[in-house]
Amino acid sequence: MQLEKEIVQSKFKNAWQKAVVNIIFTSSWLNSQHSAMLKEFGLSLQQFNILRILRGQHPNPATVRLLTERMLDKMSNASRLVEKLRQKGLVDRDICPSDRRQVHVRITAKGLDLLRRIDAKMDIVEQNFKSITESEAAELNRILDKLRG
Amino acid sequence: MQLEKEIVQSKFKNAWQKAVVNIIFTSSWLNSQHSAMLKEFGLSLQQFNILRILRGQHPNPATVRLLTERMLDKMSNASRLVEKLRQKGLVDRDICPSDRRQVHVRITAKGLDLLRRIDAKMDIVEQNFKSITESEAAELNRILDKLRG
DNA sequence: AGTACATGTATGTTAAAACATTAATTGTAC
DNA sequence: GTACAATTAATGTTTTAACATACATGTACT
Repeated sequence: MQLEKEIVQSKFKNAWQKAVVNIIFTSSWLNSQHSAMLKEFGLSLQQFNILRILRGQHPNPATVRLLTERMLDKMSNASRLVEKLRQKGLVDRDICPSDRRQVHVRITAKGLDLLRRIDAKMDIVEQNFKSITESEAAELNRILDKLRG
Repeated sequence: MQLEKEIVQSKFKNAWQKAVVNIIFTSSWLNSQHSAMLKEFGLSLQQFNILRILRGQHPNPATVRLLTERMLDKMSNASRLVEKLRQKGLVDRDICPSDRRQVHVRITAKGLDLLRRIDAKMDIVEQNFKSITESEAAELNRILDKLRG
């Protein structure tokens, strides 16, 4: 997949501009691979992210606020996503007794089990990314971190 | 903006996994900066992309098919986006006489003028990305291209 | 206690994306 | 020339995002 051929304009003004388009394009490429895999399990990427955050907290609960903060895409839809997951039996929701504004969300055994099955497939998808070496991946991380300042 | 603090899980399994999340996160960060800037001009990111493609073709027209192929996000909404732009007077639409299935889309003088004004602001936004050097940008491009194979 | 203000979550509305289907036109085989 | 496949756009439907607002609860202060 050659960037210049696929995209927008035939020439970039400079390396920075190309990098911007390259990052966006690559992100879209990664997203579509992950989304396609998750679709087999009936999850959207964002639902999957929430489940992973909850697994990270397990056995402690997370509040909706915590979920919102940790989502990649800033958004106000965590409530609705949690409700979707609850309908599938993948999370539990309880009003926090000590602060009745908060809602405690926990991943269920069924949710944990689903994540385990997804992990296996995820490893396969991530093999695709090993066309770069570990030190290239590390360099990529360093540059991206620096880019964001 | 430190990735580990902001995102998902406190630890990554390896450099590749971190790179995947890093790319998606950075892309979202870039998108939001561009979108915010374009909002001042009443354009979405995708509408802007279409205008840029049309400017690249100008004074020749592009078909809807060409636009769809060149969009970063694969999608079937090019027709609707073109209609939105047409309502704003930024593009013209004509049925191609030699093949009446095709639609020829051209950027108008008003569209070109808008793009020129956006270019100036875009340069300012892109100053933000110069926290990495030109050779780092080039290295980033090399690694991303290699990643996608 | 009472008021003002902040916080956490849910909901309503609008806009956009994803996906499938339809409709019109053209090309091809016979 | 007719039947049928292929191409190109547009449209319908469902899902998801973005943004604003409402509502309940909690906190601070008098």
